[in-house]
Amino acid sequence: MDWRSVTACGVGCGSRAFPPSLPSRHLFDHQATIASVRVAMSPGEDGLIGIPFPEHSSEILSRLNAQRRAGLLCDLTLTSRGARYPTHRSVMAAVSLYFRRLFGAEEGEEGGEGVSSGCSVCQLDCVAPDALDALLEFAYTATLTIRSSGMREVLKGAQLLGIQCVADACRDILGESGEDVDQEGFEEAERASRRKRDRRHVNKAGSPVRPAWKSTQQESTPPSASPRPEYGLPHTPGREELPPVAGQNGETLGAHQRAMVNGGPHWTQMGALHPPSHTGDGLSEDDQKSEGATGVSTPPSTALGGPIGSGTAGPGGRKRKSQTPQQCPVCQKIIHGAGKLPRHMRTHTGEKPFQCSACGVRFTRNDKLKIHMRKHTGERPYPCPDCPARFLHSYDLKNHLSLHSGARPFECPLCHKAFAREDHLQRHRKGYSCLELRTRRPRRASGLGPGEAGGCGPSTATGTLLYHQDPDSPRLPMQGLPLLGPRLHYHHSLLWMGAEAQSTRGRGEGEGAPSPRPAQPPLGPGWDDEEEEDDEEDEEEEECLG
DNA sequence: CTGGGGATGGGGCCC
DNA sequence: CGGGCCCCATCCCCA
Repeated sequence: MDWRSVTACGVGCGSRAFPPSLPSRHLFDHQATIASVRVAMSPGEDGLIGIPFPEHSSEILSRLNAQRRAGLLCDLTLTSRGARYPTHRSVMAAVSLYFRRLFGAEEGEEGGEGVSSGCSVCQLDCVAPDALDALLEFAYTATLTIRSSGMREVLKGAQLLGIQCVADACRDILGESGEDVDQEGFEEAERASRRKRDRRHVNKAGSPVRPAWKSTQQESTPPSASPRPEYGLPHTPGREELPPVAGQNGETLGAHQRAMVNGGPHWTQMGALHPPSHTGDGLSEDDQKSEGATGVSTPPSTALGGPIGSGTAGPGGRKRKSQTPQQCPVCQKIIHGAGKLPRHMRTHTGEKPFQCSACGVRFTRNDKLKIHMRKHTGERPYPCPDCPARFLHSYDLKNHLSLHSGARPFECPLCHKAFAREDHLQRHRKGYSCLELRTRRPRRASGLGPGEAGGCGPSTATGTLLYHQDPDSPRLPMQGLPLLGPRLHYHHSLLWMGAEAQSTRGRGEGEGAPSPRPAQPPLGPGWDDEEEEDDEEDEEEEECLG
């Protein structure tokens, strides 16, 4: 376990539906996690350990809701036309941009003004009581439960309070574009950056016609009792709503603009500051750009997490690709293949439903558990035909076979060191070793122009060097060497040291299997080769792409 | 720094 | 359409 899992859990904790019986499930998961940590930890290890608690945010929200219903710890009362709704200020600030600004909870704001300290009653007569109740339920349950007849009131309330995802969901249901009903014009800019994301939340694995949440919106069951689709995770405040949008859009609002009085927000004022987007589809230009940047062209009607694209592979096409791509509502990544989105979502939620019966280690995927079980059964289904080595994974065998063949098809374009594995080449290029090696080769000053000398210096460590090879010499060793002046001799020596290290490293190593590395790798030019052809390469031209 | 094993996540194919 | 199975790319860890 590493911090990646912790981060993923932190992102995704809010996505889980409220477990009806929190303790048992949670205890089970927790203990299993502890067990897996014990397995993963080596004795004496003092590293950071991340233990995911996928149910945590759901628990928190559930208990907050219980407190709200019991009137416990409520520090804010919302009123609408005589109806009173005790609630928690922090929750409302988390879910509503209006309250965030009202309480000065936006990032970068120095505390709240006025109401943040003393006001405990906020009169919202402009929001219908039923709508306000529904929005409160949403805030505490991440589920919006409303009647179709009340949809418009909820939409209005969501707009007024700056609960964007709810407003978008209502608009989708009503089949309206944002401009049609967004009379208040509140936070249009914010919506532009978030509409696509939030609407995708409410549409699970992809039905643009019938969003996942639609089944609940016509039922009158309490939100807490209505099952929420796992991936719809539409509006978990702790997940997408909580991060304030300050710093993105709407941050130009001054203190006086968010100094709402108890009589209700006057968002028309805000609308004047944030004129609605004029883009035809309701997406801001930035939004459109971002979509274009991701290569996803999603018209609004299909940008709901439903199928991305037509499913046809396009003209050049790979073969049949009927499995419609879907976009992850959390990371916006396009997931190809039917049924793959749930699998992907578990990377965010940290959910690992597949547990090893032998050691308790949990996995996000069944096929990974299956492979893991081979460790317990001793099964190594991928034997090397040339040696007794056997492997758990087919790709391990593939890597291993490259040892037998000596093939090193992955060559560094900078130093031309060849690797048997692509990831080793990548690692090599990411590190500094490549630059060092690159500077180790001496090069005559006569073969380089002034621009080459300057352009390929250490400052271009991450650059790519292109070389023109002699057509008669297909494997000319090519080095991109900056002019190093008096350091040439030093680096020349280093080169030979490196060559010796290359020729001696790895001998006698091996993980049980012989390591028949050839003295001269057939593909990658050995260092000796480079020395022999050193004169030839002086004729090469090189250019640095930076 | 490199080689190697293992883990993780995504995509393709198929049922 | 969901899921199983497999392959692949990439990353991490360790020697």
